[in-house]
Amino acid sequence: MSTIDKPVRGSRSGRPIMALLDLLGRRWTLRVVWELRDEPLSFRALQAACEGMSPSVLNQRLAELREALLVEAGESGYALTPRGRELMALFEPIQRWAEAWARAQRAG
Amino acid sequence: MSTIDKPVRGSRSGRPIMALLDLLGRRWTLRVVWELRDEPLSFRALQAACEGMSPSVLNQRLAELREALLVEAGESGYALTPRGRELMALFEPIQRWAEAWARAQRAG
DNA sequence: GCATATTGCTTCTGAATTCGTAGCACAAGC
DNA sequence: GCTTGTGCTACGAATTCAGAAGCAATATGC
Repeated sequence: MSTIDKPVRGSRSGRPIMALLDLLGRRWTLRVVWELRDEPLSFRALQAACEGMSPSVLNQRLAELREALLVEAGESGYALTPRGRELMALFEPIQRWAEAWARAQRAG
Repeated sequence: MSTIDKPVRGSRSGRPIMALLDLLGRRWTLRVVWELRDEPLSFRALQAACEGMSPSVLNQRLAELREALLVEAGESGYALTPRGRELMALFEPIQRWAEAWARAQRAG
């Protein structure tokens, strides 16, 4: 049976952001996309980059991300699609924000 | 026992973005923050906005988000902190991106 | 040919997380 | 008193994830 047999949660609200938040709001999904931001990675390299994420979940996430047209499988492994790269570019400000956020957290 | 008894996954990598991705990469977390973007919401209003999300998980997420200094509880319910509002502001481009993404998905 | 290694991926079992319902304690209104 | 609404908790069931093992396919060396 397919791992993708139901529509993305919230997709029927008609608000694309809901579908996106739901897709990215699954364990490891954001991390997987993040690790692919610079270069394509093989299945096992991706698994190692995610510090031992189990292959079953990785395979499931890759299937979801390919269906979402954010990741594609090519000769050199898995890579972001142009659309996926667009999305990651939008995360750069968030990365910078996270630095300041971490400092505030340590300050308590 | 506390619902928050272990450090955020990936936090020991020293890269704040990992801790953030891990925090937001839990079911409903991004959605909860999103629903609070405009106005404070009461516990039950928030639960309704998330289409019947179970109160146990909502309570857990609120605890995590409060610990992360992104959400605070006040007179008028739960609201984003200034820091949380900063983060949501960074999501506006992502929302616009999601519109185009949804169109591409429907096109197959 | 044959062994070895590496790859993508599957399968399995037990643990962790999440769900959904019910319900508690409290406050306000009547 | 009784009802209504609130934030929140308890608990069993369902889902998801983790971790280890292993399989088929391909490549490499001898």
